[in-house]
Amino acid sequence: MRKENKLVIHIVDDHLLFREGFRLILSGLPNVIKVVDMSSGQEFINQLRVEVADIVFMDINMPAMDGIETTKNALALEPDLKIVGLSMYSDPLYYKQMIKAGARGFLLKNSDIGEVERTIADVLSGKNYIAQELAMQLVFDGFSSENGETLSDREKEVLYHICKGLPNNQIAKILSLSKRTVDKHRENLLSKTGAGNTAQLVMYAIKHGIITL
Amino acid sequence: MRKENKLVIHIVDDHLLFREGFRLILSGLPNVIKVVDMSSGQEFINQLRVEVADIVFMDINMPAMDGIETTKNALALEPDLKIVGLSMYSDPLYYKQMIKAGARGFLLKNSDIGEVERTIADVLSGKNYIAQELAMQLVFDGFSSENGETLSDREKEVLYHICKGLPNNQIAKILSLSKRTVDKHRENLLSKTGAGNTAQLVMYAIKHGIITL
DNA sequence: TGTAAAATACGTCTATTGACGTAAGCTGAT
DNA sequence: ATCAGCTTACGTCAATAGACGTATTTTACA
Repeated sequence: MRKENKLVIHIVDDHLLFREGFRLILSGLPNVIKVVDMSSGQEFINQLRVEVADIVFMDINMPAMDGIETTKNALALEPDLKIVGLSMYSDPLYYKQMIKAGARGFLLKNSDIGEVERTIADVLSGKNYIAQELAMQLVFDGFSSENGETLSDREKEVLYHICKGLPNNQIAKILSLSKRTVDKHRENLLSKTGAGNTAQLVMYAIKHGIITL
Repeated sequence: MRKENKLVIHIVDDHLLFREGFRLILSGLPNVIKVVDMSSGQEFINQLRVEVADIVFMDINMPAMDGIETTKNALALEPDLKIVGLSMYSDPLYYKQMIKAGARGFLLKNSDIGEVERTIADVLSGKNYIAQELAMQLVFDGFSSENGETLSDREKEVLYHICKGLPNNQIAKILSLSKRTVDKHRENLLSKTGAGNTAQLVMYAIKHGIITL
């Protein structure tokens, strides 16, 4: 691990105002001796030949090469590079793709400085970090189940057992029903959820929090 | 919302040493005027008739009525009760069930005091909170895919399409394979993953991060 | 109390899945 | 160079799922 009093940080973001402001903030942190900001993924990739930062903050929404692509390309060159994604929005799709690409952390642009410091500390010590707000959202969402409300209790019960992998006749035994009744419930589940088969039904159940992983 | 300088906290845990120690810690926090500790879910449910706490810390592993059951029962009586789950272990099954039961937060027993304070503040102000360690684990796991490594690239590809809900013949077309080959891949997937059918296969894929919700 | 929705149950037919087995061509490692 | 594992492919058969129906009983609500 690098010496903590000589941190070099790179920022990759196409928004001038944010980039410059963030650079000033980071420069003010203890242990940080150098902050370089770049405006595109390509510029960052080129910079890798010159200098490898201890930690990189990368915007996810950028023209040409976005943060996800840039992260993949950068990690292909420097596998141990510690990249933290940045985004204005808390859409799960964003950070999930970023994490899949290999980012060690993810922050929202409205995070406070304390969280930035925490991220730096965690990521440098090998841990992963995502914004508190995002983490909470991820855990507590999915249990709201907006569309899931249209399913009756019995249907949810049947769906639960389907997800467990039980065939209809087994489900029928457990619920003390006719196998044909379970068939019908399953049929109704498919049409209500818009699923075409068991696989899509399971996906639906997970997305809507009807079952717990 | 209650006045913050008069917090009443309840602890429900069957482990005497933890319960007493935690009570002392909580008693030392500013704004806390009363901490009551109970050793069983039933005792807590009875206590509800006498006094409703501002926040309740409840162990999830207890004999007779466990934390999940107790939470459900308590919330049936007092829907606005703010319950925070506690566990020794970070198994996702634990806290997910607890959250599903209606808990507003979840902490590990090795959390530090700062995190406890933060939990109290967040939960009292209507937000949810789960232990940092758990939240990070939840987000970054699934992408590590320990067991998922045993699947070949081709198998993962087939599994991906299965999860999308495509039947084997469609998958065959997409991958330019014989339908019978896809059949075999599917068969091998079932035996490798230990799944008994499509539903369990989809569950496996999600758990191991082979597909992204 | 009347009506709508949900839960129950049965019939029939086809498509798909799942459980056996076999085997050839290819790749990577020892 | 041999061997293990992956990928490809085919055959057969039973079980399950899925798409059409219809219809009675119960429950929830207005």
